[in-house]
Amino acid sequence: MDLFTTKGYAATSLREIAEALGINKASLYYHFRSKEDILLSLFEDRGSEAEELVTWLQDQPPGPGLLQTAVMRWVGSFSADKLRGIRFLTANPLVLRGTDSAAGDRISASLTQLVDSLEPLLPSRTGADVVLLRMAILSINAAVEAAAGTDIPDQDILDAAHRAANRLLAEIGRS
Amino acid sequence: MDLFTTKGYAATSLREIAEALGINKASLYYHFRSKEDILLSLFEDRGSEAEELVTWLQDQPPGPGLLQTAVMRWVGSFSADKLRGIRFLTANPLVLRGTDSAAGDRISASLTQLVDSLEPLLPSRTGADVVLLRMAILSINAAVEAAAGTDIPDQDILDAAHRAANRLLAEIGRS
DNA sequence: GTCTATACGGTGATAGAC
DNA sequence: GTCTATCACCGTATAGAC
Repeated sequence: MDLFTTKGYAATSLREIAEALGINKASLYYHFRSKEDILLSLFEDRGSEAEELVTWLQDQPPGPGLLQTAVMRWVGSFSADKLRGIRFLTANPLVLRGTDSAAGDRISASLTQLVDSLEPLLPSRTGADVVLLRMAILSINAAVEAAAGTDIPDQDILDAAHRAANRLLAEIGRS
Repeated sequence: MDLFTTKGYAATSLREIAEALGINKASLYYHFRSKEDILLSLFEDRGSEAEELVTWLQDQPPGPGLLQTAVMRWVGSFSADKLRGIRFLTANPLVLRGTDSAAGDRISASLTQLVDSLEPLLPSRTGADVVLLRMAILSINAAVEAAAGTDIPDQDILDAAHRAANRLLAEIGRS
């Protein structure tokens, strides 16, 4: 994942991966069936958080503060150890869409489903408000990208993402 | 640029580019010396806005509102026709760093210089505040990414970015 | 300016010995 | 499980005719 994040998935060859592991290139094919299989194995157990939030959301009574609660619950579900996955995704934004494999679609689909569940809760639903909502949801990604290249600690990045999400939510509907 | 944005730079072959242009693959080498040359030609005249803002900034008298003014000036300098470049950059975040060519470095370097000029204006300068500042500067990018896959008009995306930048600036120092 | 033809290297992937 | 050897393929890039 480190190689995919720093060099990009397409630009990382199996030779480099094998080299980093100290084994031969052909030995990779004993553990994985293809290069894409290596990629998907890194995200096997991911994508469940969004689905859980969606089901949680369906059990909640609709109210004025539900949107804020749900988004902050989502943003708050990220801990420092999950930033590695975020960093990979921001470095390879197109790669999951190109897999057309089950695991690849699951992550993007679950996030789409989350957005679809939250958009109806918007008071106004203008174009800009929809963007602001999505920005709030993706504030973790934006914070990671903003801090790329610096040596800012992960906890500060998470703090900034939380505060940004709060502010963006407060801006919704104020056009 | 459309091909590089939708498929990714590395995943786009010269054959596809030639096909889209209706010419032969080899004919490309009459107009460009290499694939990287095609990429850099798309950004020949870019990167100057950030430099202009930095020089403008140096002539301004320091004051409490200078940070906000400068960031909003930066965010406001983006019009709808510049979003194509932003979309390319968000789809290919690693590609400019890998060129080690003059034009490639110039864009990222100018943005780094902008950040370096603005950070000293921060009141507190904690880790989270630095991230928030950088998020405000990159709010255009974040808005474009948030709206990816939707049919939201460019003007709404720009509106959301402006409002987001304002909110993020207001959050700085409030830890 | 555009074409055909080709060189050359690296890629993902396979076969089979150990 | 790991290796050597090899494969077909596709990538960028070049040579040279028209």
